[in-house]
Amino acid sequence: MTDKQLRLLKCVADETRFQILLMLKKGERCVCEIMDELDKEQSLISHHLRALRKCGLIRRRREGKKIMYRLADPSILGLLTNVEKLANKFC
Amino acid sequence: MTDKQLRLLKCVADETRFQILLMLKKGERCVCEIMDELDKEQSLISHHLRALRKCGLIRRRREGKKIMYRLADPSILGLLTNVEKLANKFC
DNA sequence: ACTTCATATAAATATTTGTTCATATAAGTT
DNA sequence: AACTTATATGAACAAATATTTATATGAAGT
Repeated sequence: MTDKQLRLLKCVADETRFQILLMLKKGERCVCEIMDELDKEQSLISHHLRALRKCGLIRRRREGKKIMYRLADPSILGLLTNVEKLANKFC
Repeated sequence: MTDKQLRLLKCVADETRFQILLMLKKGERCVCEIMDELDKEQSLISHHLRALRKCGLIRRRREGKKIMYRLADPSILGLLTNVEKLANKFC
């Protein structure tokens, strides 16, 4: 197992970040939409977005004042699905 | 995402525990074999094994003085594989 | 029964990670 | 240009997690 893989796993293994990924699964969102839906502080969301971006899971683009985030690749959904399946099986 | 799923993810998202899972993928192992191969303290390995067991990923049985650990279910490998694939793709 | 080997556990400590708080930046508005 | 809105960042703080240390347990051998 590489360092990269570990970082990816750790990045996904956080409730807030996992929720963000699930949201982005439905489509592009700006930071304020994410904080509103998850009801968390702006700064906190921002930190988590940075973490997700750092390990390549999401991308962003500016649109006027807002910054829109999206999943870097739909294949991320496979991981999320797999995790859900496994969890239901074991826990 | 449920609490259970999160706990599962967190459990796998640790280098030592991930390595243990990869070892057990090859077959049943006793604690001393695991500590020898990973070159970590007995007590540390023991703690990690407990964590893995707690979230249902591994099982154990006694065999004389030794205690043998194994994966609870081969479908765990699917998760490990998926993680590896994703990591190589993104990071 | 005593000793040794294999493993577990609890408490103490160290390290990592998440959260908040205060401040900065950058685009759009007035 | 000053102000507001949207987001980012760094430092301080809090919480969670991993590691170590010391000790306990339980089976097997003498």
